[in-house]
Amino acid sequence: MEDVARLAGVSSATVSRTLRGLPNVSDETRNRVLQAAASLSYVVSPIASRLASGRTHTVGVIVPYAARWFFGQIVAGAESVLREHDLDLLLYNLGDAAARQRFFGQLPLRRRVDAVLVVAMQFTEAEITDLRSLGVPIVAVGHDVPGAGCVRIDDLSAATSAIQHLLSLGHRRIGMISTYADQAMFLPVAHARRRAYIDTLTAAGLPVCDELVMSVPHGLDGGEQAMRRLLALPDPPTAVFAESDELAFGALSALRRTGRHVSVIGFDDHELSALLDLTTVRQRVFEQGVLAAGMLRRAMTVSDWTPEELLMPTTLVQRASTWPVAVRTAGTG
Amino acid sequence: MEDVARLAGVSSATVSRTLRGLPNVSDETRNRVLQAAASLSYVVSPIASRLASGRTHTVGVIVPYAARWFFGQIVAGAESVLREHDLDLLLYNLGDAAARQRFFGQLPLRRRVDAVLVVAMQFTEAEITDLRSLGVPIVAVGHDVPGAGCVRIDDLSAATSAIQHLLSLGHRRIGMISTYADQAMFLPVAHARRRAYIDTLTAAGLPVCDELVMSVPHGLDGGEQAMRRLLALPDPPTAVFAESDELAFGALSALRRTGRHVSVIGFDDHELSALLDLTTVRQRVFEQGVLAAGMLRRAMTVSDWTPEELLMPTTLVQRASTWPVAVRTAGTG
DNA sequence: CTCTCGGATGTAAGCGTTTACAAGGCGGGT
DNA sequence: ACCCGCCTTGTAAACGCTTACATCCGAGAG
Repeated sequence: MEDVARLAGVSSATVSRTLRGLPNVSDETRNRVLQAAASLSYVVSPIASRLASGRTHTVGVIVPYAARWFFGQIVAGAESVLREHDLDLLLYNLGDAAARQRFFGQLPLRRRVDAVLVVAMQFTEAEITDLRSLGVPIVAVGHDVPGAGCVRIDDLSAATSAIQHLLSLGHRRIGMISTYADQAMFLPVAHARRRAYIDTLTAAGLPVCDELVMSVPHGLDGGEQAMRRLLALPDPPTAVFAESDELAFGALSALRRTGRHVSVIGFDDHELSALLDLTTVRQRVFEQGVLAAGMLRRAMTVSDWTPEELLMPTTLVQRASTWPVAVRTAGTG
Repeated sequence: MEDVARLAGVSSATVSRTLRGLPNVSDETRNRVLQAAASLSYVVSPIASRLASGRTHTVGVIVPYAARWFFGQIVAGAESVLREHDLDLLLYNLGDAAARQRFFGQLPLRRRVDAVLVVAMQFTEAEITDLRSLGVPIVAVGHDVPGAGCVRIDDLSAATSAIQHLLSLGHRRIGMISTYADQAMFLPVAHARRRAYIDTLTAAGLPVCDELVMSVPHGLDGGEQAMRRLLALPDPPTAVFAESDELAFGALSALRRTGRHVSVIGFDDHELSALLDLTTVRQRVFEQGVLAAGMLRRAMTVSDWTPEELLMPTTLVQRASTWPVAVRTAGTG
């Protein structure tokens, strides 16, 4: 930077001001500096700049399962807008209890980020306190975190619409495939969707049978397993609501391999759902990442930012994996 | 840090040495410092540390399409080992030409990373020169970059084994679904796999018909489109080799919707391939990310590191999407 | 013509570490 | 006893920026 200043015949302070686009530099000086910088192919050292300014220019992103489709989409969405504004994205994958414990034990985000994005993770009170102690704005995607901004869908009503779709097709014995409620890893969305299942059935005057609710690990295998167990029941369901499309895929696979017919509705509208003709509840995942990053940016720039809440719409996408109860049950029952 | 030093009754230099685990600190002093640090819940500022040491503790990761399964796996694999060693991962998604141009225009990695990981991207000479000018070690995943380390499979022989599988089933009219060879975005693997297709057919004494090679954009839609066009040929192929499983999924979808029967073999063993009963060539993608990160670490620590090359094995996974030529062609032909 | 005020620029003190170098203490070899 | 060398610790100078503050200059107001 000294070199640039010398070449342009100004002080390093002016170079700094110019390069950051501050307004109080005369046009003539600005041009001289920019030329000098270009001819030396100089770029500011982000590290030094961060140390001096106290801004890290970095946002921490905390996800439970980085490799899953949903989280990949969110991260990609957030990355696209953060990158555009020259903000770094620091990814923390807290998949297992060990990683989580380490994370909250040493809180590696301290002095490292200007904001935090948490994606669909349920935290304990203590963990939230820890996060708050970072002293930076927090935005959550997928669920609410007290005191944080939030971009999400209305899980309750979206899941309700899924169940109602099945009800409207005449189904009365409806199963659910849900993720295993591991205390440490418990995803808030799982809770909301199960809640919707129970409440909607109850509201429709139907009994909620425990044996129809399968709790399995997330993923294709989990879905397959769950559906097999449902099929093995003395009185199997005629329709099943899966907490996510990936679980539904597994369920479809079980159906195909066993030759049985059960309506299946998923949740998310995974990129492969159209391929498998899965009826599902669509949410725009990538876009939620984009919006969350935008909110983070606002939180970092506006001095008196207060948590915002953004509710994204969902739509029921009807495909061939659900049908009126009479059609096939007659054939298979 | 001053505070810790004062509390422990030592100088800040000693605190620094202790906290970084340098050997030349007496046990007694070490304990005193650690206690002081803990009681003040002090953590070093990574930024200041980076400025002073000149090490960024960061690796840049460059991918063409962050949201795709393959790249997600690589990144997740790399992240897991980098995180373990407290290295930050800076992701650059160079999906479109604009992003790419901007990237090489300003080279935002300058003074920012200690190493670079590039994933399955074809660079021009000029771009490679630019990357080299960063002065840090480079490791490539998925293909070779001159002067860089490399973790990959043998694309040529893996793809050859796919074609040979089809040949061994008696297929003689074999199509290929390949990604569109956009100059700016050209993936090196696409080239190798097409090469294998051509060479293997030729070696088997079969003609290579241009109309049997479909070039489409990557993804489900591309695969579907390609298969539809192949089916529309006067003399359609009895088997098709898809450059990736995602393309194969699209192809399967086209077959299902049209009710036609063509053997399909994919490449990668995507997590959903088992579900769709897709025969494919399996490579361990996540693991390649892990190994590449390991290599990067070595490159950053060892002073006289020279590029290593790691070749990963692949296996043909036979499922229900390929069958002997006689079986179904008789029925549909 | 002087006073004031605002905009452009320079000066220099940080920002919080690391690290080269110096200094001090202590044991062992002679 | 003395010197040498090793090990531990302290001192202070970077690292490469940002920014509060001071300075200077010119224009418009009175």
